[in-house]
Amino acid sequence: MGFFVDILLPIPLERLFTYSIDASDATDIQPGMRISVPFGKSKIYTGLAIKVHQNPPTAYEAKPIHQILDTVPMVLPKQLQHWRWISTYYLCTLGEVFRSAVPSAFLLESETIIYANKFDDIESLDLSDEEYLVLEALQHQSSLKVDELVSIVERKNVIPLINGLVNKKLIHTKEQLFQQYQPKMVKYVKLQQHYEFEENLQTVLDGLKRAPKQMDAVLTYFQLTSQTKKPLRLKELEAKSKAAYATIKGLVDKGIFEFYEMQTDRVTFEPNSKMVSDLVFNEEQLTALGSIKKSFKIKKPCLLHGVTSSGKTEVYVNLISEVISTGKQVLYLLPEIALTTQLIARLKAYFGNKIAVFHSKYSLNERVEVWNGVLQGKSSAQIVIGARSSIFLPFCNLGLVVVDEEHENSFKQFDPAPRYHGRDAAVVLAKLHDAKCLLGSATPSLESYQNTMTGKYTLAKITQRYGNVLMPQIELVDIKEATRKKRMKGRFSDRLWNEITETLDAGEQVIIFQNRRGFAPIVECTSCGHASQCPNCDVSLTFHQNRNQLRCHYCGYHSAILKTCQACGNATLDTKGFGTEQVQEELIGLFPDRTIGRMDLDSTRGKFAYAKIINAFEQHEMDILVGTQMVTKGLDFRNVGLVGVMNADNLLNFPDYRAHERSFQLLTQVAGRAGRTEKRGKVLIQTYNPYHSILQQVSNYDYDHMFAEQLYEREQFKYPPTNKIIKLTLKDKDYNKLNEASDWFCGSLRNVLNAQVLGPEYPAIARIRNQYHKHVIIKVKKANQTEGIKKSIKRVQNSFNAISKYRSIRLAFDVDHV
DNA sequence: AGCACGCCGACT
DNA sequence: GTCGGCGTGCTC
Repeated sequence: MGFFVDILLPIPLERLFTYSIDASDATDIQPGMRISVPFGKSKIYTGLAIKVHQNPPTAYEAKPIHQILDTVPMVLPKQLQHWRWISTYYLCTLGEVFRSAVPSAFLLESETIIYANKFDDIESLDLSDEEYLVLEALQHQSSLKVDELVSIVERKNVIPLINGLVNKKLIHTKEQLFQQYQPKMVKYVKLQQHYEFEENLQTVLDGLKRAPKQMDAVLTYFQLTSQTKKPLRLKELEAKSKAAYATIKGLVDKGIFEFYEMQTDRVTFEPNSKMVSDLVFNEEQLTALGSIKKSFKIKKPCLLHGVTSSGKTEVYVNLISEVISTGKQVLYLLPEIALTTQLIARLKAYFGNKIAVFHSKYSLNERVEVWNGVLQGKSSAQIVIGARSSIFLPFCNLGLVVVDEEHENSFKQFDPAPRYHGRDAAVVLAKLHDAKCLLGSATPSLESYQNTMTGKYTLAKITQRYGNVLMPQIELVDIKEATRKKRMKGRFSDRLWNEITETLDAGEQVIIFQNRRGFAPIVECTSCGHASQCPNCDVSLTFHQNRNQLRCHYCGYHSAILKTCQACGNATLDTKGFGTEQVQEELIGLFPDRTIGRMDLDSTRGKFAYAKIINAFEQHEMDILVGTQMVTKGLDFRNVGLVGVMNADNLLNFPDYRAHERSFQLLTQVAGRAGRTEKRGKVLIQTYNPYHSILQQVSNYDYDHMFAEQLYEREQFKYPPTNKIIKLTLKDKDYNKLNEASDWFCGSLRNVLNAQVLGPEYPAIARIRNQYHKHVIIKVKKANQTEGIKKSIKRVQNSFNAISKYRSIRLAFDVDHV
C-alpha cells in the first residue's frame, strides 16, 4: 500500500491536491510542513502538508512530491483551524488564506533554467538566427533563465523557441527553486586555534615588529576579547583599532586571524527604560482595569471605551506585563497607519527587547524572522505589535490579544481575498487559543458597542482624560452665514482665521484637517461644464498643483494639465472643490511668516517621509500642519492648541450608510489631537449645517446618543450591526457580458436565498482599470442564518463557474463590507 | 491563479 | 505567409 499526502496550494481553488510519497517520507512529513510539488505541466509550487494517508486517489495517478522543505511544521494546527474559519466566514478558499497568511519568502516558486547539451560545433548545425543566439550565449555562461533569454532574442514568447531546441536535443531545461530568505550574516574575527597558546603567540608578536598597524590590531583584539569573552565582530575590531580592512585581512592571510560568520537578527531593540511598576493609575483607570480582568475571568472579550488621551495605553501595558510574566505571548493589533508612530516607542520603553513589530512595510527577510521567532516562542517576539496581517503568525502560546483603535475601517482587508476584518479575526483567534481579548477605542464601532449590549462583549469605560486635562472645547462655525456676511478669507472663516492667529501668537501649534488630498479634485470648464476624465476609470481627474498634473486616484493615470477645454476649446478652466494642497497654499498666503507643513498620502511617500513630518512638527519646526485622516491616527502632539476642520460637510454627505458614524469618529479623533496638556485645547469645525445632529453630538462628546440614533437608522434600513451584509462584486472588461452574468447570478441568488438581494447595480465608479464593475448586496436578517446562506451562495457560485462563457468574470465576495 | 493549447487579425 | 492576441480548460 502506497503513501500519500494531501497538499494545500496557495491558489484560489477549493480542493486539496494529493501527491504520492514513499514510506520514509510518510513518517517524516507532519501536517504544517512545506512541501514543494510539481503542479501543471512544468511548475513547481510550495504547498502545505495537510494530511498523510494511504488512500490512493481513484480518478488520477498521484504525482510524487518534489521536496520536503521543512524539518518541523511552520504552520500550527490552531493556525490551520483559524484559516479554515476565515475561509468559510469570508467566502474564500483556504489557498487564498494560505497565500496571504505566509510571508512570500516562504512560498518559493520554480524558475525554468536552460542548459546547453554537449555537441560538436555550432557552426556546423542548421540553426535559425535566434537559435544561434541562444546557443552562443550558452557558450559563455553555463545556464540561462527564461527572462534572460527573452532579452537576448528580444521577444516575448520564447516557449516555441525553447521547445524547438529541446526537440533538436541541443538544450535541456530544469526547474529550480530559489531560496528567497537570506539570513543576515555578520563577519567575526578570531585567533587561529594554534595561537591560543601563549608561547606561540609570542612568536607572532615578534614577527609583527615590522608591521605596526597589524601589531596594533592584534593588541586591540586582546584588549577587547579579554574584557568580554564574547565573539568579536570584524566591524568592531576595525573601529576600535582604527585598522583598515586590508590590515586585518593581512593577518588572516598570515594565518594569525581567521574570519567566521554567524547569523544575526535584523531587528533588534533596546532594552526597556521604564518600569511597568512605576505606572500610576487614576481611579477611573483602576476601575476599568478591574472590570477588564473580571471580563477575562468569565472568558469574554472586553471593549474599553476611553476618551482620547485617557491613558488607555497604560492600561494595556499593565495587562500585557501581567500576561508576559506568565510566559505567554501577546498580540497587539493596530491599524496600519498608526504603526509608524510614537506608540511603538512608548511600548518599547516598557518591554524593550520582548517586542517584535510586524507589518507589510517590513522586508521579506524581516517578516520571516518575526514568523520564526513567534513559532519558536522566542522571548524576542513575545509581544507582537502589528497590523491586521499579524493575526496569521504562528502563535504557540497566545495569552492576550489587544485590538487598539478597534473602530478603524482599515482593519478590513479590501483587495486580494481573504477580505477579513482584523478585529473580528483577532477575536476568533483569541477564542481558539483560550486567550484574553481586549478591544479599545475612543469612538467604538457600532458593531462592538452593540456586542456589549447583547452580552457578547463586556464594557469598560474611562470618561476623563488622564491628569485631569479637560476635553477640548468644540465650536461649530457656520460658513454659510460667514459667506453671506462676506467674512471668508478664501476657505477660512474669520473665526477660524482669528483663532489660528491667536494660537500661533501664544506659541502653540495648529492642525488643520481637510479630508481630501490634492489641490482641487476636478478641473471644470466654466463654458461647457466638461471635466477631464480618466481614460481607464469612470472618475474625474484630480488636479495636483505641485506637479502640475491631473491624476487618477484609482489607477494612477496622470497627464499634464490642459490650458484649454478638450470639449469646447475655451480657455475657461476652473477648479472645483479643494484639497490639502490648496489649504496649504492659502495658509501660506494668510500667514507668510509661519512654516506650514502638509501630511497626506502624497507628502508621505518614501520610507521615512512620514516620520520626518511628525518629527518636524513635534520639534516645533512647523507652526501649522495641514493633513488628511492621517493626522487623526494615534498621534500625540503636546503643543497643539487648536484643531481646525475646514469642511465637515463633505464627510457627512459621503454616499455611504456609515458616513455618519465615520464622521463622528473622525471628528472626535481629530478633536482629540488638541490640548493634550494642562491648557484646554480648542477645536473649530467649519460647516454649512451646524445643526446636523452628528455635529451636535461631536461637539457635546455625546457618544451614547450618536450610538442610539445611528443604531435606529441601521435597523430601519437593514444595515449592520443589526443585519449582516455580504457584498458581491462582479468584474469584466466586456460590458454586455458583465450585465448578463450579473443578472444570472442575482436571479439565482433570489431563487435560492431566504434573504434580501439588492442589485445588480453599477457602483459610483463603474469602470476601474478598464474593468467594469457591478455590485450585488445580500442582507441577512439574523446572524444565525448566515451560515446556511453562505452555503447556498457557494452552491450558486459553483453553478456559475460551470458556465464556460462566464469564466472570465471575476467574483469578489466581501463579508461584513465596511 | 498560472499556464498551455488553439483559433483568428496585422505585420516581417 | 507568421506572430501573438486572448478565449477555454486543467491542474493531484
